[in-house]
Amino acid sequence: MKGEGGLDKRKAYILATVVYEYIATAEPVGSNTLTQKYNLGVSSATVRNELAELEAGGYLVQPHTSAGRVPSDAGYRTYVDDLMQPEELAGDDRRRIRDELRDASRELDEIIDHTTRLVGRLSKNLAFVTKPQPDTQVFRHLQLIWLSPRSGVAIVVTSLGVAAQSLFELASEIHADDLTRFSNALNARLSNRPLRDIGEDHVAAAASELGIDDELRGAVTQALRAARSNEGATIASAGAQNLLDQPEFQDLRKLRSILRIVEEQKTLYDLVADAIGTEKPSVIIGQELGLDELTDLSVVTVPYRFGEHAVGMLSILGPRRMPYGRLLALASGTAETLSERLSDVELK
Amino acid sequence: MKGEGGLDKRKAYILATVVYEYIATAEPVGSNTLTQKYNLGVSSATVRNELAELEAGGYLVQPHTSAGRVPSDAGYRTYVDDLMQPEELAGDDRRRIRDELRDASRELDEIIDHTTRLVGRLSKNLAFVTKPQPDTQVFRHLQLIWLSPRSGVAIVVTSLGVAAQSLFELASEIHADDLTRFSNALNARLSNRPLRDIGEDHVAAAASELGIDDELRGAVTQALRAARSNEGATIASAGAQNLLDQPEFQDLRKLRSILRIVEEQKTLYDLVADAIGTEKPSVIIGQELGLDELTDLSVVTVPYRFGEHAVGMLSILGPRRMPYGRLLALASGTAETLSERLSDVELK
DNA sequence: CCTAGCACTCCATGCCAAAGACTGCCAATG
DNA sequence: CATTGGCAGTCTTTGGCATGGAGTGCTAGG
Repeated sequence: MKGEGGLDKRKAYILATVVYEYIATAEPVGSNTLTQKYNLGVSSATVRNELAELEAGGYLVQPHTSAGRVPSDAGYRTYVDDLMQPEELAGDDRRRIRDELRDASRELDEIIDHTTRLVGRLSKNLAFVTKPQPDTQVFRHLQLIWLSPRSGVAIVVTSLGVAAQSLFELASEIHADDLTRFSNALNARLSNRPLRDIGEDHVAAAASELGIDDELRGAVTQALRAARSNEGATIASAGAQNLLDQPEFQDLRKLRSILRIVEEQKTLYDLVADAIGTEKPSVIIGQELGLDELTDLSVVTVPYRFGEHAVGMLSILGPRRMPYGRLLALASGTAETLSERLSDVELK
Repeated sequence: MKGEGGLDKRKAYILATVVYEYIATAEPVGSNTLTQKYNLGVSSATVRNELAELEAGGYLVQPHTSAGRVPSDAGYRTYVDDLMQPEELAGDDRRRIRDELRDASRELDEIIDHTTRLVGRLSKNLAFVTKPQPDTQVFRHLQLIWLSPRSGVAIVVTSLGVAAQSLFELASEIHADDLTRFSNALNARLSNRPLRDIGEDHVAAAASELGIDDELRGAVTQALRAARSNEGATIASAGAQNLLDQPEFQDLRKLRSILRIVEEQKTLYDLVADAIGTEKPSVIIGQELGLDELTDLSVVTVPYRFGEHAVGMLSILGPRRMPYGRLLALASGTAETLSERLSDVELK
């Protein structure tokens, strides 16, 4: 008898077939379906025995006595990790993605947005993309703009465009001249450093050198902090309506909580937050997501890069019964194209 | 016999009651319900006669023979225009809105976003808010930033913050000095003008005066055009999941197309685009929206102001059976608070 | 003009029987 | 000893049907 871990060849094939068939039909699959549609070389009775053992091993579950089998989380996991054959993105899909992204504007937000919509459409599921982590970006320019004797705006530009704008109002009067000198000093000092390496000490050093008062120094520190912060870490999402087509969402309560999660963004972000910075695609299945509302769902998530760093994740959320191979290929292909596109628009 | 237009007092009261009751219960309302729950002073038989006449007049419809009456578009229209008594926003709702908005950040997008979520939550419907029309804003500052010998960024700041950033790459070499001179000249010339009044001729005049080459002049024109353009006219939306609670959306196909419309944004924007700039709240009911997918829905939309101008609309989309009075009060109250908040964060 | 009463229509509900889809088990088989 | 055909048993799904209830329109009488 083989242990839990090592499925013999036939069991593995049967498990793969059950998962495959269930993904395709959304119906519990029984021994007859299997023997008829797939060439197993054994009778349905034999398959029944195997199915019973797969169920005992935790790979399959039965919704009720007289129904076929459905994969469990463990079943999907084994399928994704060991049984599934990797797919490639079709050549013309790849071309289409490239074409669509080329037409998108040169602005970061719009590129991300466009990509997300595209993936939502092609995947027929919910796509979401985290915006590039600000603190991995490279500082390019700080601009202090004089607006009135007591107020101004600080604008921080990174290699991906304007990262933060921050209005400041001071008690003391501002000299336009100070703004220019301070800006110039900071630009000379900080240019091309990663935002995450820029500390208050740099600002303080420049300020004391030039005799800049504390208030203005504080305003600049504040602006840099805002630019660096992953706080407002937002995502773009698209394709929520696709989920409605899935038979598993006839239940409106489930649907409602999913929509809420999508709208909130934060929960969605947290799902993949751990993975940001990693280089490998990953799949999170059902309960592994750690949320009651999402037990019927899975997420495929792949990193995209800006320059050398993996800076964000492109993800697809769909029913646990999603076509993992196809979606992994789609996500990876798109992430690659997105990465290329981002280096196109880099401010160099 | 009174004509179509002029309902006698009793008919008007009965119509109002039917609409009111239907809004509250979502069930077709019959003559018995009316006589029992509301003090009409006549018997149900009389009410039946009146109901039949209201139906003949087009104000009510009957889903089927043995059901009660439901308002038609015309019925709702009459209710909203003539019969409904205007409501006021409760004092503590008003205070709560003010408090919540005060805590929101000082950045335009976040304020709009926050407001939208708040209205979504309080209205228990879908809220959407158009961003302020760029061309009504006032030019404050143009900043040309030198990045490399052949590239730079143009940033346009208006009274509501950064309106556009636009990367430019030129064939000829850029002198940092030219950028500064050109920026200064344009700022002196354009400051405090509404964006919509700024034409290419201003840029051309400044350029020729300073001997700025055509390429750079083009880049700046481009940046100003981007800032002024209402193209990317986007909206914020929140509360889509609330619609699921409404009994009229058990039908998933309807729901799907509504979600798609919400995600696309453009259709939603177009619904209220005509109204932008007007000063009055308005209500659009069912078929008046002009979209098959939205026949069961209505929109309440009210303007908000920035300074002197109405610059955007705050809207609530919900079932045609929505509590118009309450939502109008909520929308108006919030729009007012939003307007105040915007002048707080104006760059003066 | 109003009202009580009544016949009628249509929908919603619950129930039951029949059909269908699987399974698990058993005894027979190569 | 793994495999198989057969079969009884279990559970869900479906359709039909009768019942009850809600509401109407109409009529005749106040």
